[in-house]
Formats: sequence, C-alpha cells, structure tokens
Amino acid sequence: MRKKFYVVWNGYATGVFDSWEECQLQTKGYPGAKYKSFDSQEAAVEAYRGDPAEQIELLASIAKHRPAPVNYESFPDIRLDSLAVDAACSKNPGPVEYQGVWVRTGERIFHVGPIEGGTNNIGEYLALVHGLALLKSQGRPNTPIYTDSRTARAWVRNRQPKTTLPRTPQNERLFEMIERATAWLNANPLTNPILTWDTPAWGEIPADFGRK
RNA sequence: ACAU
DNA sequence: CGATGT
Ligand SMILES: [Mn+2]
Ligand SMILES: [Mn+2]
Repeated sequence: MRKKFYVVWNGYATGVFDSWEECQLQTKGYPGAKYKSFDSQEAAVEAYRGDPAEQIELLASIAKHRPAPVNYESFPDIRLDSLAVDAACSKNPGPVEYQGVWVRTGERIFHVGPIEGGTNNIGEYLALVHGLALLKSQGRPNTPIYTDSRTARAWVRNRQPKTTLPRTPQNERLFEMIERATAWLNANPLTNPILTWDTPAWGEIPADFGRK
C-alpha cells in the first residue's frame, strides 16, 4: 500500500503528518479532533489549511515541487530553533548538491549545486560546514544544526574530510570547495551544537531532497 | 554492525 | 542492485 499522509486540522498539534501513529497521537482524546488520511503528500497539503505563516511555506514548497514541510511541534526531542542540512547525489560518485532548511518552518535557507564528481559524504560534509559558517555569520553561535550523516559528523569533529574519492580535473572545483570548508573549520571554533537527526524515530530530515 |  | 563512509 502506498504511504499515506494525514492532515490534522484540529488536534494537540495541527499540520501534515506522515504516519497514522503520529496522527493518532495528535487527535486521540482531543475534543472535536478533525483529521483525514490522503494517498499523497500533495493531496494532504492541498487539503490542509493551517496558520498563514505555515501556509506560506507549504505553498512555496508546492510551487517549487519540493516536499511539504512537516510540523515537528509534537516531537519533544526535536529542537525547533535549529537548522537541518542534507545532501543528495544523482549517482554515487556523481553530481552532488546540498541544502539547509529551518526545522521550525521548513524554509530553505541555502542550496548549492549540483557540482560534478562528488560523493554523498562530501555533500553531507559541505552541507554541514556551510550551515555552521552561515549560522556564525548570522550571529547565531548557539543555534543547533542537525545532520543525519555519521560520516559528516566525524569529518567535522576531526576537521579532516577522509574521502576515498580521487581528485581529477573534472572534480577540481569540488575539491576546492572541500579545501575552503576545511580551512573555515580550522579558523573557527565549533560553537553550534551538531546534533544527530534520528531518522528511524522522526522520519527523513527536513532538509532531505525526497528522491529516495 | 551502523549511518548515508 | 550499486556506491560512500565510521
Ligand atoms: Mn543525509
Ligand atoms: Mn536525504
């Protein structure tokens, strides 16, 4: 059966949810709960009418053919005042891109690429460092940043991108970006907490590209 | 094994 | 099914 999406109009939290369990959590015992399942995320988003700020992000995502943001208010372990980053590769190795979104709103804050000749892990690394640099430049040294990549966390922690990818003329530009990222790490103390996005518990990281 |  | 990584 195709994965269903659930709209909760009235509940402990409202919005589009991606599991029946989550829908139940928001509606069971709530007086006058109003909710319904849909066969696609697109249909759910179309049916949902939330508060105006939320609606703007939903409509923006639809217009740009991106997955609709998920409302994480009901996940007590998720820091809403945070940035999430993720990378995607059309082949691995292959063209790589990465992006960052605010967890609270789903708003996309940056998107880079595709850049030729990368790997999934190089993308995750560049995404994480880009996010750290951006938060610092915005004067937000305490805002947490989420990644789902163990590899990227290790590479940043060690300030060492331990890729196995050979450097070639074709991916020269990408390797220059890697070097810039590592130089930034070596020049800047890590102040923002780097947090693990718990995909099994929470679903795909909000910065995910939705292609799997 | 775990994470992408 | 293939690849990148700890
Ligand atoms: Mn990822
Ligand atoms: Mn992803």
